Amino acid sequence: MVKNDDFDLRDFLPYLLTQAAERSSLAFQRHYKERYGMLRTEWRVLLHLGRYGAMTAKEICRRSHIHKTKVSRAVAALEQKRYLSRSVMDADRRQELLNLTASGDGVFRALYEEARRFDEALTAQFSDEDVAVLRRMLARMADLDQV
Amino acid sequence: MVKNDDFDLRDFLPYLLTQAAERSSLAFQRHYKERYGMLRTEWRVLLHLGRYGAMTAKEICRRSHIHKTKVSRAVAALEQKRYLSRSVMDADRRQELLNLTASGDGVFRALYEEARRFDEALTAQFSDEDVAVLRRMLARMADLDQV
DNA sequence: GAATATTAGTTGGTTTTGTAACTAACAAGG
DNA sequence: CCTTGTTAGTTACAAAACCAACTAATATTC
Repeated sequence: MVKNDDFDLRDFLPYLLTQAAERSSLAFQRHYKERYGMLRTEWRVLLHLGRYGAMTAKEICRRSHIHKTKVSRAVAALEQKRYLSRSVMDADRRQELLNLTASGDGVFRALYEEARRFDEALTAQFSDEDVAVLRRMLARMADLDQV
Repeated sequence: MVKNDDFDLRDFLPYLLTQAAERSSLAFQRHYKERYGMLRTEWRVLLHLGRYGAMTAKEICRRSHIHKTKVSRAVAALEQKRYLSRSVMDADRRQELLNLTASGDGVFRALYEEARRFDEALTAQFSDEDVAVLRRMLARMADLDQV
């Protein structure tokens, strides 16, 4: 049993991040899992399409850091649920432009609103300044700046 | 495509947390995966035993929020690597006290040191105050206070 | 003190993920 | 054009996670 004064493994960032991420993601899962039959990756793909508009699978990978096989499967699942449609691009027929259907967009809008409320509830216990610091640091660590 | 002024899904906390957690955990993985042939759950179990001393699987579950089946399998794997040993407890023979072996403790100490350095590198880009805020908030969200 | 409920930990079957190999379309150089 | 290389996306197989049912020990209740 190690006892180092200035570093406690309970403060180890990957550990703290994992626990906080798992906890919050599991809590939010109830909004999309049963009601819409979606898995986490599907929700994340829907989120990108809903928020940032039609794009290719490749572009979703680049923005979300989700591996292309997971995106491929999520897209297939969302297509089967009729939440999105694909159209092969003329300029490059390897690429498919992914578009939410009206139904998919409706789901996105509902979840978007719930996400907003969820986030609000999660941050309510902290000061606005601290929340701003948190988001900025997480974004930096997640390397989202490049999007 | 929704355009709400005061809430961007890129700032959605479960999303940011997941990305930051995945990124940092994957980066740290290289320290234990190949060199010691451990999976993430095994490293996390080793971490708890090394840092907080002998305890039961149940106690590891409670502290880490890892499901008991994952802990059970990680314990079996660590035992096979001779990193820990079990001893049935007299008071309640359902429970087993898990103890790191000398070898397991050696691995823990090495990884502990690397974790310290990894954390240092990860936080180097931020101010001490901001890092303190980050850790405090993550701990709160991870609900680690109860440990 | 026998029946019932609860708890620690394990196991089995299914789902999900990860990895690598694959197909089909494009690009560039000769 | 026709090899060689690259890229978008899919698929197959293996590894890992999830969930529910299980075993064995202990607690409770009548």
